[in-house]
Amino acid sequence: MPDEPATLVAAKPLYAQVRDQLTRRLVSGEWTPGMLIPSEQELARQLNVSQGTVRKALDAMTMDNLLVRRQGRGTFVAQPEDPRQLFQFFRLSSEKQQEFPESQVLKMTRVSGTKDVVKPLGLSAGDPVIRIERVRSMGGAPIINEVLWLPADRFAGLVGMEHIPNNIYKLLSSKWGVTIARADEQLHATLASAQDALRLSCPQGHPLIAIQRVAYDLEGRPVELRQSRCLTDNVRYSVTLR
Amino acid sequence: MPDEPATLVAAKPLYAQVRDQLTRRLVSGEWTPGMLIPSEQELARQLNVSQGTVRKALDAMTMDNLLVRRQGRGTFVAQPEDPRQLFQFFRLSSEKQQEFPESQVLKMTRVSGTKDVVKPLGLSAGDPVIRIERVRSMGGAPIINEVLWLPADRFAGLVGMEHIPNNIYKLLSSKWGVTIARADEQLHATLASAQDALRLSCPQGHPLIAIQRVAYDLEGRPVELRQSRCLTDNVRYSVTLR
DNA sequence: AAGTGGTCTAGACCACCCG
DNA sequence: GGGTGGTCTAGACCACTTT
Repeated sequence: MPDEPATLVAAKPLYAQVRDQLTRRLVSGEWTPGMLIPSEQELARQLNVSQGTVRKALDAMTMDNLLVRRQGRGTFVAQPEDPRQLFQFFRLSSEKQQEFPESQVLKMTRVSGTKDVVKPLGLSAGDPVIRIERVRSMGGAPIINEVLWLPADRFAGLVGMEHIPNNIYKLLSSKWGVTIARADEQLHATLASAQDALRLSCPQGHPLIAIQRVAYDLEGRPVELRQSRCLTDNVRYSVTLR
Repeated sequence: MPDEPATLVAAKPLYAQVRDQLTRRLVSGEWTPGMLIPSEQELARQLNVSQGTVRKALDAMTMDNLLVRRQGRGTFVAQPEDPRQLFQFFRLSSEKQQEFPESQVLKMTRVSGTKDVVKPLGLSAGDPVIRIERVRSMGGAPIINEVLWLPADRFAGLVGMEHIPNNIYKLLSSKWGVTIARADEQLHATLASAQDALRLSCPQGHPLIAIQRVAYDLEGRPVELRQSRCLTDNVRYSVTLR
């Protein structure tokens, strides 16, 4: 790896090049969730850099929740179903416990993307998108009424799947090798519509939190647009600011 | 610094000891916001460790937003009024711009802490707390109706101050040397009460986001309990999940 | 015992900022 | 030119896990 800087200008630091190189192994599917990756020494040999440089790259990827390091065992690719990962993007929890919700898909269609949808996904007007409507429940009670959009071209075969699991991101990872690395959320308060009331078993006009999310993959490309409407009577949206 | 492990057991890594040592300089007020701190070499000499170990400690503190490093210049203590810091704990923004709100204090009293208040603050029932009610505005329009509690013993002289600035955390830093390092927030949807309606110039029953925050200092001790009720008609609560 | 990541050190060179 | 942080290397030892 240590040859001349690729462009003469820009020239990222070596450890950043190593990080990007290794991230590419994740994107390409060469490294899959749960897998033990080569040791620092081995990677240093492969890439012809020092162990310290590999370490710095691996540490950065560990901080991004892409890898998990275990002293004495080795470095592993993070798994979406790992409890540490599971609630990275699901922020609703009750006082007592952290529980991942069950989902019931109501509709799944392939549609032509409208401007509202296409823009945050970085697509062009009219590009095909997959639209999914679902209700999510915790402890048997419905709490989220949501619709989400995915670029259809990236997820061939999704429309028409008989069973959509509760954790969509795990599905995207296992079936298309797409890892969600980051999500931007914007919240505001709103009132339950007639549809909300029906699906969430609450009165029309009941206060809800509306969440708009855009989720990004490892390369920073938008992967999903999601609009959720959440009953927060028995549950809180929790975040830690640092 | 590198003598025997302090307790024979536990024995934190050296860089963590250095980090804690340097953090103590912040807590004690030896280092104040904006100040240039000694160079890595100098700190390494002072603490009798290698420069690499100091660097690791400084990097960790930089990641925690306690320090700011500038190549060629040196390492500085972070300032609460720095734009990078300002919006760390203020998550409401409009589409166009990030703007820090103006505040108008309505009431400030010293009271005996009730159980609800005392528990999150780690105090005992009846301990004295400072209770502040205020309304915060963006672009001239009121958007937040909030009440906050601080342990009275830590902030002697606060009650009775004629002017409370918009940024309370900056005040805590400059006057009492207390740095807010982390805040946990829990959100839910609610409806505007008669008081909310009055203070926020909105109809009673209007949807609001209610936020409960507990803020912690550098040593992880709770410093503030805050309950905000926010009009989100023209503004969004924004977070990035990683 | 062997292999892994975690810590610590020492030294080199680079990029940046300032007087 | 001298000082600072940023990068990169090489080697040592420790702590942990598995064989």
